[in-house]
Amino acid sequence: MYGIPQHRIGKESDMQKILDCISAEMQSAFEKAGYDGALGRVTVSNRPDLCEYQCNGAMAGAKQYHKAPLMIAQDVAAALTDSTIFSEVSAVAPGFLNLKVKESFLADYLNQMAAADRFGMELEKGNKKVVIDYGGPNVAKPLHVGHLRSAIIGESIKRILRYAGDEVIGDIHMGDWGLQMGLVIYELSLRQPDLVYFDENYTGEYPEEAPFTISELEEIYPTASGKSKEDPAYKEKAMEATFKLQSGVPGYRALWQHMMKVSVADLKRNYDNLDVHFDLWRGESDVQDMIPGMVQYMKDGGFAYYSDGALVVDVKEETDTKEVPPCMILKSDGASLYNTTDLATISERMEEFNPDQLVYLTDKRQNLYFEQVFRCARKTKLVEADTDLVHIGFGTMNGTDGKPYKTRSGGVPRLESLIAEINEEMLRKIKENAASKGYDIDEKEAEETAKIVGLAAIKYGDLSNQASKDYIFDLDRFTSFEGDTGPYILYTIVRIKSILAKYASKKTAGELQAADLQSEAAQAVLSGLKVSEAKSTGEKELMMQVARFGTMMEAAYEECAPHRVCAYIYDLSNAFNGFYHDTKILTEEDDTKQASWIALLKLVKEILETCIQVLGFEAPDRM
RNA sequence: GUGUCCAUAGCUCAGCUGGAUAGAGCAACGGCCUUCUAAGCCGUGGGUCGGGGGUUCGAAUCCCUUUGGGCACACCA
Repeated sequence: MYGIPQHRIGKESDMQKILDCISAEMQSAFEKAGYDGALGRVTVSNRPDLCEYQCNGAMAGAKQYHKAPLMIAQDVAAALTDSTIFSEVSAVAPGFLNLKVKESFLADYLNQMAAADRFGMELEKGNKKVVIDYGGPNVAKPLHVGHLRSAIIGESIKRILRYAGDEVIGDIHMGDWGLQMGLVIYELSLRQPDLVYFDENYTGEYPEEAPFTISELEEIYPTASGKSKEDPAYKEKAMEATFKLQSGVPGYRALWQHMMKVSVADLKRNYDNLDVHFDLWRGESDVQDMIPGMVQYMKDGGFAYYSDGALVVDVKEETDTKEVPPCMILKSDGASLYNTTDLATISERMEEFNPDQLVYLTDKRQNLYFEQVFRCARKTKLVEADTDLVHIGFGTMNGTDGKPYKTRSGGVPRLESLIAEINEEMLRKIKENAASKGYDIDEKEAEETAKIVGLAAIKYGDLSNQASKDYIFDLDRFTSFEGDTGPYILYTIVRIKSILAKYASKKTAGELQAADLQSEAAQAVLSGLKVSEAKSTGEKELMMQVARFGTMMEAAYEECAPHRVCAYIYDLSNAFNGFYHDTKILTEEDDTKQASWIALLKLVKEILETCIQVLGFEAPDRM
């Protein structure tokens, strides 16, 4: 679904990550020389001027064998003289093993990658069932920039898990219950008291059509919220409306249904624009019926007790070095709260999906809160030990002044206006660029491209930072798209597409555009070509970056770290652009050489596209 | 007060889990477009990795300490 393949569990790939291939070779050399094979772990070189890969095991083993590290390194190097993988092995002081791989090995590896499912990424790690909870918008309130990170990061993590083979269920988990709904209903009763929903004696069918539009709804809520803060009597009334809604008064329930319908339609439109999609559109309201039973269970089980009138569960642990307040289940007025709903939701998810992992994405300020809830869920046996509970807390999105992002007038910026602003700037740049190069670009295509590039700019700008850190949202920087940006990545892909299309055109004597690359005619030309040995350092560097894909994706998966994918495609793009610059591919007269380059480019393109897919954006055909 | 996260170039950020000379981008400066898209490529300058101590053959990375900051600490979500 959503273009991300759900890979079958248990389908094994027989390919190893390149570092594992190399390490295996190194390990057997260590053993052959009489040392512990575990020392033979190989990493990518941090001194590309000296070598391509390196092994530091000789230094680590020096103490164990009471031997100078350099001597160990020399012993190991001697055992590698007839290696089929290494073209160069040198032992240098104080005990580094500097390695270069054979061009033939690299070429073989890339050809295997190209033929393998998911470029040979190992599968056995990903076979979990995961429920991921991200989004968290409130009904009747417009999305604002605060929702952006949750949506972007959550979507990407969901896609990374899926790519690795996990079965992932994404839930938007809306705030659709509680005082906010009562506020809107009460305000509406003041404005339109004659609506049938407020007639307690009404017994007929309620109208199909909602008595408000989304923009009216979005205006009503802040008004009502403002009034309730200033006027205790107003708040009292709103709480009464909330209570009536929760006790199932028909007119109120009908109004709530209207709000949901209108709001969800609008949310869906907004999230679609971000290319963010949820499998479940559930919310707090969905588990309200479960709460009484759960509360009773917690009381009966001896977990919950009353403290200052509120029902709580102690979640302190012996090993704590900090104070962990109890987890509150019911307020002293007997009402449920966020905790109650979240625990009931956990319970529901366990019953319905029995997942191996529950992942929550929220602002990191909720760290302690989730620790309490998780502990409570475990203590009360809502969740057994074989299910992981994970909270991923992300940092705040700040403005260029380092303070939480605000509009120029000081308000909370709406997501829609932010996106519109970026798209506008992109459109301007695209037209400017097309004009300067003499391209014909029609208005509609330009607008489409602007949307695609704009979204990539926003998403890459966000995801390239570590999620847990606060980050500065600098609109000027993101739209300038020079250097390490989403548009740079897209530009690289566009370049490759263009070359592939021209190559295919020449071979078929046709007129193929980048948009036609998936066509049978193009595929017939482009498929089945083999990568051959690198003839230049630039080409080899590019090939080594390609080979790194599996190692990178596995790390991104294990750490739920989209920024690793960003860092990788930036490196890969740099390597490609370097190669591109000093290799004239289309004018190359040696057909074999040219075909090999085309095969390499195709692989680079597929990997880049896979990566941006996982990040949650796509590339246009031209820009 | 307790806890927690953070501090790396003027600015924004990486740093592959302890390795060699700490890297990118922006900004500044200098080159490269009749040739596959110059949104690109190549080069120059810029650092006490907040301070101090320790562990280690080896520390931005691990431990302690100190300074400065962010955030959280039960009836909001």
